[in-house]
Amino acid sequence: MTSGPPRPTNAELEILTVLWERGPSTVRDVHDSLAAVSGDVASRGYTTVLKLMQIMADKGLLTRDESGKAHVYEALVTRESTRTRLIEELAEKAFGGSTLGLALQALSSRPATREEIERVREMLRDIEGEV
Amino acid sequence: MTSGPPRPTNAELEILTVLWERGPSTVRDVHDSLAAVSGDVASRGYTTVLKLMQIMADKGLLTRDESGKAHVYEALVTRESTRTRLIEELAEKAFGGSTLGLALQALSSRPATREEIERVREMLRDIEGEV
DNA sequence: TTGCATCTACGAACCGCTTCGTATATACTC
DNA sequence: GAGTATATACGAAGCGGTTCGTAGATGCAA
Repeated sequence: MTSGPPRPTNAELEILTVLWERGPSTVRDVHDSLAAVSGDVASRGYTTVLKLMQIMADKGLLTRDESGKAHVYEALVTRESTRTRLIEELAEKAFGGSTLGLALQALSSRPATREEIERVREMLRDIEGEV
Repeated sequence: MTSGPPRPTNAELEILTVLWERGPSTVRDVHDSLAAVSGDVASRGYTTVLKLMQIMADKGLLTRDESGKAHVYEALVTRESTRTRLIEELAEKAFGGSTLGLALQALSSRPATREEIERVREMLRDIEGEV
Protein backbone atom coordinates (compact mmCIF):
# COMPACT_ATOMS: atom_id res chain seq x y z
CA MET A 1 0.00 0.00 0.00
CA THR A 2 3.09 2.22 -0.13
CA SER A 3 1.56 5.38 -1.39
CA GLY A 4 4.66 7.50 -0.95
CA PRO A 5 4.80 11.26 -1.31
CA PRO A 6 2.11 12.71 -3.53
CA ARG A 7 2.80 13.71 -7.09
CA PRO A 8 3.73 17.41 -7.17
CA THR A 9 1.49 19.80 -9.07
CA ASN A 10 2.90 22.29 -11.55
CA ALA A 11 3.41 25.10 -9.10
CA GLU A 12 4.89 22.68 -6.60
CA LEU A 13 7.30 21.38 -9.19
CA GLU A 14 8.59 24.87 -9.84
CA ILE A 15 9.25 25.34 -6.15
CA LEU A 16 10.93 21.96 -5.87
CA THR A 17 13.18 22.87 -8.79
CA VAL A 18 14.37 25.96 -6.95
CA LEU A 19 15.01 23.96 -3.79
CA TRP A 20 16.88 21.26 -5.68
CA GLU A 21 19.18 23.88 -7.16
CA ARG A 22 19.57 26.19 -4.19
CA GLY A 23 19.40 23.73 -1.35
CA PRO A 24 17.52 24.64 1.86
CA SER A 25 15.92 28.04 1.42
CA THR A 26 13.47 30.46 2.95
CA VAL A 27 10.20 31.42 1.31
CA ARG A 28 11.81 34.74 0.42
CA ASP A 29 14.64 32.97 -1.37
CA VAL A 30 12.30 30.79 -3.37
CA HIS A 31 9.99 33.64 -4.22
CA ASP A 32 12.84 35.80 -5.48
CA SER A 33 14.31 32.97 -7.50
CA LEU A 34 11.00 32.33 -9.18
CA ALA A 35 10.56 36.02 -9.94
CA ALA A 36 14.07 36.20 -11.37
CA VAL A 37 13.68 33.20 -13.61
CA SER A 38 10.33 34.31 -14.98
CA GLY A 39 11.65 37.79 -15.67
CA ASP A 40 9.28 39.34 -13.17
CA VAL A 41 6.41 38.78 -15.55
CA ALA A 42 3.59 36.64 -14.19
CA SER A 43 5.48 35.90 -11.02
CA ARG A 44 3.61 34.76 -7.96
CA GLY A 45 2.96 36.85 -4.91
CA TYR A 46 4.94 36.19 -1.77
CA THR A 47 2.06 34.81 0.23
CA THR A 48 1.15 32.54 -2.65
CA VAL A 49 4.57 30.93 -2.53
CA LEU A 50 4.35 30.77 1.25
CA LYS A 51 1.01 29.01 1.15
CA LEU A 52 2.19 26.56 -1.47
CA MET A 53 5.25 25.68 0.57
CA GLN A 54 3.16 25.23 3.71
CA ILE A 55 0.88 22.87 1.85
CA MET A 56 3.88 21.03 0.46
CA ALA A 57 5.25 20.61 3.96
CA ASP A 58 1.90 19.20 5.07
CA LYS A 59 1.94 16.79 2.15
CA GLY A 60 5.41 15.56 2.99
CA LEU A 61 7.16 17.07 0.00
CA LEU A 62 9.20 19.47 2.14
CA THR A 63 10.49 19.75 5.67
CA ARG A 64 11.01 22.97 7.47
CA ASP A 65 13.29 24.27 10.15
CA GLU A 66 11.38 26.71 12.35
CA SER A 67 14.24 27.67 14.63
CA GLY A 68 14.83 31.07 13.06
CA LYS A 69 12.32 33.80 12.38
CA ALA A 70 12.23 32.90 8.70
CA HIS A 71 11.57 29.20 8.36
CA VAL A 72 13.97 27.25 6.19
CA TYR A 73 12.49 24.70 3.84
CA GLU A 74 14.16 21.71 2.26
CA ALA A 75 12.99 19.22 -0.36
CA LEU A 76 12.11 15.81 1.01
CA VAL A 77 11.83 14.21 -2.40
CA THR A 78 14.71 13.93 -4.81
CA ARG A 79 14.78 15.24 -8.33
CA GLU A 80 15.41 11.75 -9.65
CA SER A 81 12.53 10.10 -7.87
CA THR A 82 10.19 12.88 -8.88
CA ARG A 83 11.24 12.69 -12.51
CA THR A 84 10.79 8.94 -12.46
CA ARG A 85 7.39 9.31 -10.94
CA LEU A 86 6.26 11.82 -13.55
CA ILE A 87 7.56 9.65 -16.35
CA GLU A 88 5.73 6.64 -15.04
CA GLU A 89 2.59 8.66 -14.72
CA LEU A 90 2.79 9.88 -18.29
CA ALA A 91 3.63 6.38 -19.51
CA GLU A 92 0.58 5.10 -17.73
CA LYS A 93 -1.72 7.72 -19.16
CA ALA A 94 -0.51 7.92 -22.74
CA PHE A 95 1.70 4.93 -23.52
CA GLY A 96 -0.21 2.03 -22.06
CA GLY A 97 2.23 1.87 -19.17
CA SER A 98 5.28 1.43 -21.34
CA THR A 99 8.16 3.69 -20.34
CA LEU A 100 10.14 2.20 -23.19
CA GLY A 101 7.51 3.36 -25.63
CA LEU A 102 7.72 6.77 -24.05
CA ALA A 103 11.50 6.82 -24.41
CA LEU A 104 11.33 5.83 -28.07
CA GLN A 105 8.80 8.53 -28.77
CA ALA A 106 10.87 11.10 -26.93
CA LEU A 107 13.89 10.17 -29.03
CA SER A 108 12.08 10.22 -32.34
CA SER A 109 10.02 13.31 -31.77
CA ARG A 110 12.88 15.73 -32.03
CA PRO A 111 15.95 16.48 -34.05
CA ALA A 112 18.98 14.97 -32.39
CA THR A 113 22.65 15.73 -32.83
CA ARG A 114 25.26 13.04 -33.28
CA GLU A 115 26.65 13.93 -29.91
CA GLU A 116 23.31 13.35 -28.23
CA ILE A 117 22.87 10.06 -30.00
CA GLU A 118 26.25 9.02 -28.73
CA ARG A 119 25.21 9.87 -25.20
CA VAL A 120 22.23 7.60 -25.53
CA ARG A 121 24.49 4.82 -26.80
CA GLU A 122 26.68 5.21 -23.75
CA MET A 123 23.66 4.99 -21.54
CA LEU A 124 22.57 1.85 -23.32
CA ARG A 125 25.96 0.27 -22.66
CA ASP A 126 25.63 1.11 -18.99
CA ILE A 127 22.17 -0.35 -18.80
CA GLU A 128 23.28 -3.44 -20.69
CA GLY A 129 25.92 -4.13 -18.11
CA GLU A 130 23.22 -4.45 -15.49
CA VAL A 131 20.94 -6.79 -17.36
CA MET B 1 2.23 31.88 -32.58
CA THR B 2 0.94 28.49 -33.76
CA SER B 3 -1.15 27.59 -30.76
CA GLY B 4 -2.61 24.43 -32.26
CA PRO B 5 -5.13 22.22 -30.53
CA PRO B 6 -5.14 22.45 -26.75
CA ARG B 7 -3.42 19.87 -24.64
CA PRO B 8 -5.93 17.19 -23.62
CA THR B 9 -6.72 16.75 -19.94
CA ASN B 10 -6.72 13.35 -18.29
CA ALA B 11 -10.35 12.53 -18.93
CA GLU B 12 -10.04 13.82 -22.47
CA LEU B 13 -7.02 11.62 -23.06
CA GLU B 14 -8.98 8.55 -22.03
CA ILE B 15 -11.68 9.41 -24.52
CA LEU B 16 -9.14 10.08 -27.25
CA THR B 17 -7.56 6.70 -26.59
CA VAL B 18 -10.88 5.00 -27.18
CA LEU B 19 -11.43 6.94 -30.40
CA TRP B 20 -7.93 6.17 -31.64
CA GLU B 21 -8.55 2.49 -31.15
CA ARG B 22 -12.17 2.26 -32.24
CA GLY B 23 -12.29 4.91 -34.91
CA PRO B 24 -15.34 7.17 -35.22
CA SER B 25 -17.77 6.36 -32.43
CA THR B 26 -20.89 7.53 -30.70
CA VAL B 27 -20.97 8.71 -27.12
CA ARG B 28 -22.60 5.41 -26.23
CA ASP B 29 -19.72 3.48 -27.78
CA VAL B 30 -17.12 5.50 -25.92
CA HIS B 31 -18.95 5.32 -22.64
CA ASP B 32 -19.31 1.55 -22.85
CA SER B 33 -15.68 1.10 -23.81
CA LEU B 34 -14.56 3.14 -20.84
CA ALA B 35 -16.83 1.20 -18.52
CA ALA B 36 -15.51 -2.08 -19.87
CA VAL B 37 -11.86 -1.16 -19.52
CA SER B 38 -12.24 0.13 -15.99
CA GLY B 39 -14.14 -2.99 -15.00
CA ASP B 40 -17.27 -1.02 -14.22
CA VAL B 41 -15.66 0.38 -11.11
CA ALA B 42 -15.42 4.14 -10.98
CA SER B 43 -16.71 4.53 -14.50
CA ARG B 44 -18.16 7.81 -15.62
CA GLY B 45 -21.82 8.47 -16.17
CA TYR B 46 -23.16 8.72 -19.68
CA THR B 47 -23.86 12.43 -19.57
CA THR B 48 -20.41 13.06 -18.18
CA VAL B 49 -18.84 11.45 -21.22
CA LEU B 50 -21.26 13.33 -23.45
CA LYS B 51 -20.38 16.66 -21.93
CA LEU B 52 -16.68 15.96 -22.16
CA MET B 53 -16.95 15.05 -25.81
CA GLN B 54 -19.00 18.16 -26.54
CA ILE B 55 -16.36 20.28 -24.89
CA MET B 56 -13.65 18.47 -26.82
CA ALA B 57 -15.49 19.18 -30.06
CA ASP B 58 -15.65 22.86 -29.10
CA LYS B 59 -11.93 22.83 -28.38
CA GLY B 60 -11.10 21.32 -31.71
CA LEU B 61 -9.98 17.95 -30.42
CA LEU B 62 -12.87 16.12 -32.07
CA THR B 63 -15.25 16.57 -34.97
CA ARG B 64 -18.75 15.25 -35.05
CA ASP B 65 -21.18 14.04 -37.63
CA GLU B 66 -24.68 15.11 -36.66
CA SER B 67 -26.52 13.48 -39.54
CA GLY B 68 -27.91 10.57 -37.51
CA LYS B 69 -29.77 10.72 -34.25
CA ALA B 70 -26.70 9.65 -32.34
CA HIS B 71 -23.82 11.95 -33.27
CA VAL B 72 -20.63 10.26 -34.38
CA TYR B 73 -17.39 11.70 -33.07
CA GLU B 74 -13.92 11.36 -34.48
CA ALA B 75 -10.52 12.40 -33.17
CA LEU B 76 -9.05 15.44 -34.87
CA VAL B 77 -5.64 15.03 -33.29
CA THR B 78 -3.42 12.04 -33.86
CA ARG B 79 -2.03 9.80 -31.18
CA GLU B 80 1.49 10.61 -32.28
CA SER B 81 1.11 14.36 -32.16
CA THR B 82 -0.59 14.16 -28.79
CA ARG B 83 2.13 11.96 -27.36
CA THR B 84 4.78 14.29 -28.68
CA ARG B 85 2.99 17.23 -27.20
CA LEU B 86 2.72 15.61 -23.78
CA ILE B 87 6.37 14.63 -23.86
CA GLU B 88 7.43 18.14 -24.72
CA GLU B 89 5.29 19.49 -21.95
CA LEU B 90 6.80 17.17 -19.38
CA ALA B 91 10.28 17.90 -20.69
CA GLU B 92 9.59 21.58 -20.28
CA LYS B 93 8.30 21.25 -16.74
CA ALA B 94 10.71 18.73 -15.29
CA PHE B 95 13.74 18.40 -17.57
CA GLY B 96 14.62 21.98 -18.41
CA GLY B 97 13.12 21.52 -21.85
CA SER B 98 15.35 18.59 -22.76
CA THR B 99 13.44 15.72 -24.33
CA LEU B 100 16.75 13.90 -24.56
CA GLY B 101 17.13 14.14 -20.81
CA LEU B 102 13.62 12.81 -20.47
CA ALA B 103 14.40 9.89 -22.77
CA LEU B 104 17.54 9.02 -20.83
CA GLN B 105 15.67 9.07 -17.56
CA ALA B 106 12.88 6.95 -19.00
CA LEU B 107 15.43 4.41 -20.14
CA SER B 108 17.35 4.30 -16.90
CA SER B 109 14.40 4.32 -14.53
CA ARG B 110 13.33 0.81 -15.36
CA PRO B 111 14.74 -2.62 -15.93
CA ALA B 112 15.27 -3.21 -19.63
CA THR B 113 15.69 -6.41 -21.54
CA ARG B 114 18.37 -6.94 -24.16
CA GLU B 115 15.67 -7.05 -26.75
CA GLU B 116 14.36 -3.67 -25.75
CA ILE B 117 17.83 -2.21 -25.76
CA GLU B 118 18.29 -3.50 -29.26
CA ARG B 119 15.11 -1.80 -30.32
CA VAL B 120 16.42 1.47 -29.04
CA ARG B 121 19.68 0.93 -30.95
CA GLU B 122 17.72 0.41 -34.13
CA MET B 123 15.83 3.58 -33.51
CA LEU B 124 19.09 5.43 -32.98
CA ARG B 125 20.37 4.19 -36.34
CA ASP B 126 17.23 5.46 -38.01
CA ILE B 127 17.54 8.81 -36.38
CA GLU B 128 21.20 9.01 -37.25
CA GLY B 129 20.41 8.59 -40.89
CA GLU B 130 18.40 11.78 -40.80
CA VAL B 131 20.93 13.99 -39.07
C1' DT C 1 -51.67 8.18 -30.04
C1' DT C 2 -49.51 6.76 -25.99
C1' DG C 3 -45.65 5.07 -23.75
C1' DC C 4 -40.90 3.81 -23.48
C1' DA C 5 -36.05 4.06 -24.68
C1' DT C 6 -32.35 6.83 -26.08
C1' DC C 7 -30.37 10.79 -27.44
C1' DT C 8 -28.65 15.91 -26.92
C1' DA C 9 -28.51 20.15 -24.25
C1' DC C 10 -27.85 22.87 -20.33
C1' DG C 11 -26.94 24.50 -15.81
C1' DA C 12 -25.24 23.84 -11.39
C1' DA C 13 -22.35 21.76 -8.02
C1' DC C 14 -18.05 19.97 -6.60
C1' DC C 15 -13.15 19.51 -6.09
C1' DG C 16 -8.35 20.43 -6.27
C1' DC C 17 -5.04 23.89 -7.42
C1' DT C 18 -3.85 28.51 -7.17
C1' DT C 19 -4.01 33.22 -5.78
C1' DC C 20 -4.55 36.93 -2.82
C1' DG C 21 -6.26 40.06 1.03
C1' DT C 22 -5.68 40.62 5.55
C1' DA C 23 -4.59 39.75 10.38
C1' DT C 24 -1.04 38.95 13.53
C1' DA C 25 3.66 38.09 15.44
C1' DT C 26 8.43 39.39 15.73
C1' DA C 27 12.69 41.87 15.22
C1' DC C 28 15.18 46.04 14.38
C1' DT C 29 15.85 51.11 14.58
C1' DC C 30 15.22 55.67 16.03
C1' DG D 1 7.78 53.06 23.16
C1' DA D 2 6.53 54.18 18.27
C1' DG D 3 7.26 53.15 13.73
C1' DT D 4 8.82 50.23 10.05
C1' DA D 5 10.01 46.04 7.72
C1' DT D 6 9.39 41.31 7.26
C1' DA D 7 7.73 37.06 8.75
C1' DT D 8 3.79 33.40 9.38
C1' DA D 9 -1.15 32.13 9.48
C1' DC D 10 -5.64 31.86 7.78
C1' DG D 11 -9.76 32.28 5.12
C1' DA D 12 -11.92 33.03 1.00
C1' DA D 13 -12.32 33.67 -3.81
C1' DG D 14 -11.24 32.35 -8.63
C1' DC D 15 -10.69 28.95 -12.01
C1' DG D 16 -10.49 24.87 -14.80
C1' DG D 17 -11.75 20.17 -14.98
C1' DT D 18 -15.17 16.95 -13.86
C1' DT D 19 -19.57 15.13 -12.54
C1' DC D 20 -24.37 14.82 -12.40
C1' DG D 21 -29.46 16.01 -12.35
C1' DT D 22 -32.82 17.22 -15.24
C1' DA D 23 -35.22 18.97 -19.23
C1' DG D 24 -36.40 18.43 -23.85
C1' DA D 25 -36.14 16.18 -28.53
C1' DT D 26 -36.59 12.12 -31.34
C1' DG D 27 -37.48 7.44 -32.81
C1' DC D 28 -39.90 3.19 -32.26
C1' DA D 29 -43.30 -0.19 -30.92
C1' DA D 30 -47.75 -1.64 -29.28
